[in-house]
Amino acid sequence: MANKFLSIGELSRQSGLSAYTLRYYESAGILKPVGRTPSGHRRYHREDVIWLDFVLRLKRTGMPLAEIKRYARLRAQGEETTRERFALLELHRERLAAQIAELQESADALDEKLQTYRDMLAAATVPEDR
Amino acid sequence: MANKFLSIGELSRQSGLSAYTLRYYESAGILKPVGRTPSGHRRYHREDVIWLDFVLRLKRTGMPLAEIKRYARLRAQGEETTRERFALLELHRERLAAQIAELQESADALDEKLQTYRDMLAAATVPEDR
DNA sequence: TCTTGACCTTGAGCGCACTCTAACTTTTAG
DNA sequence: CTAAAAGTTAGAGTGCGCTCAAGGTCAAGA
Repeated sequence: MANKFLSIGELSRQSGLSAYTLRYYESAGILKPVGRTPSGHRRYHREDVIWLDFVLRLKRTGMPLAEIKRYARLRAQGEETTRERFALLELHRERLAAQIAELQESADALDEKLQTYRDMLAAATVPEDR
Repeated sequence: MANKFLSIGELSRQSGLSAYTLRYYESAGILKPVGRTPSGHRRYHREDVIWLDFVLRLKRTGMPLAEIKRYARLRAQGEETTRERFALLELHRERLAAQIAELQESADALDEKLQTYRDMLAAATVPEDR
């Protein structure tokens, strides 16, 4: 138990991504070339899983794969890119704030519209008085 | 001034959508067949603009065109679909709330990560003590 | 040993939401 | 009157992010 490695099928189940997608991410440079068994089967290590979780977090916030890939490339280059990665994430954080604000505004507008629907329905379901 | 109609170019400028996209929305059933001049040029009326604004609001909140189209179809069918449209919007409102909550959670996680970057950079830029 | 299922690679295909091309007509400014 | 800008259509092309098909290899249980 608490296996050291995960096969692609296991990681697929754990992450919710298809095995296709995991291979695609690797080929796209988002996951670095992962360890292999002697026969060529992928073995994902704890660090790979942690990195994937972070990637999925960025994805959930709408960062395009191309930009995630850029971050991954910087990360692979090591410490001297720390400042650049920081700047990239900071920019994304700002976009995220803007996105949240816009969604909130739309949610408010939607609430108003829903209220007019409620009023309409209330009027329609009581066509006679009492 | 305060023209009664808009040409496709004018609406394009006003809405930020390309004329291509406006025609595409019409062909996709999102904008109902719009008025034409005798020679076939489109003329958008005030109601068309108002509806487009609402469509764009739904779009900004991540509603796929197929679902917007469903709403448009119901709307075209008239009053007896009011309840269904209301339900559709209410469901979307809930998804929107979930989306906002998830983004907020990711924003918080990102803030933590940014803080560790700040700590790292602070440590790295003062390698000697003073 | 056989079979079943998980895995491998390469490359094609797909769904969404546009975006553009080509060939043509209409409108507008000078 | 004419040139250029803006409009029309049908249909092809694009970019993103997967998703799958084909044709194999490998591992584990009956």
